[in-house]
Amino acid sequence: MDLAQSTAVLLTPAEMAERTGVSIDTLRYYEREGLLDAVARAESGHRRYSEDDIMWVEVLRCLRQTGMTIEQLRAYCELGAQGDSSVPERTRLLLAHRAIVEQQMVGLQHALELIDHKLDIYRAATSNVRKAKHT
Amino acid sequence: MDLAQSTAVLLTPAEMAERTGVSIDTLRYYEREGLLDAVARAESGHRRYSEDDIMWVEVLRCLRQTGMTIEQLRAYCELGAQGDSSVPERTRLLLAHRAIVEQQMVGLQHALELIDHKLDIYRAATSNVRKAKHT
DNA sequence: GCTTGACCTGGAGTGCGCTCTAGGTATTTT
DNA sequence: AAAATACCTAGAGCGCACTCCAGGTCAAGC
Repeated sequence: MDLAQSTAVLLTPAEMAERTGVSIDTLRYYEREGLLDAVARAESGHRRYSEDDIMWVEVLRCLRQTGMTIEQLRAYCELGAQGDSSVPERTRLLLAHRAIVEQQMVGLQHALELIDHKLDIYRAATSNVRKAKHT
Repeated sequence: MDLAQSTAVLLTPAEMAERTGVSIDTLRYYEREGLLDAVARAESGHRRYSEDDIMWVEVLRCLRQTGMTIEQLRAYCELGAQGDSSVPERTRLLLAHRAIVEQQMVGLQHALELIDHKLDIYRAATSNVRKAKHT
């Protein structure tokens, strides 16, 4: 089992970017900003991303895409670095963000309704044109 | 009835901002960028927004909030200015954007799932702590 | 041994969507 | 009549999240 661990997959920056959909530059940027623990290096000094890194970057990507700022993400990471004692606080943060995401869903619902309403109007306009053509 | 029209509500910039949730500066910016037809003016030269302006700004706001860029919005407005002949094209645009919004909803769903998954992990961690305390 | 290609660093640059500033005018309040 | 308030214009500035650049290292292939 430990043997299996020692052969764990490690991704090069290019592979990591491909895998997570986050660009190499952005990965480095996240690391610099403290959103990502110092990534392991090959002897060459090149980064080697672990399975854990992959999973964490997926979390980052998800939170970013739902509007969490780099600043907030950093705060969240710092809490993580403090260990389990910060779990309640991290829970609060995540719950707060969860509420925001739900609001976003409501917003999208409204947007869809408005778009569909507009589309209906266009359909009506088109059928008027059709009618006009036949008169 | 025409009488009723002549007494139609016209909003000052401040009222318009309040009503639509779009700042005065942004309203002017949209007008400059051609997203909003030249707004009516009082004798003083101050803007007076009509009911139609309100409705249109609500559309703009909705499309912006769902990620349509100013550039795309401008294209959409230009089509609108060309009259009914552009309805098919506007329909295409809106349908394309509708698909994007639906993708966003899927993305938000995934985000919610991931957040909930994390929250579950935190709950587990908390109960472990609780357990540990009692040993 | 030389080129190629992937990667390294620190720091500068970019694009977007606003947002603010300066200097001015018109109406209302004191 | 002075001051306050709301607005005007043109144009500059800003914050965010990247993204790119210059100059360099390293390992592998020809």
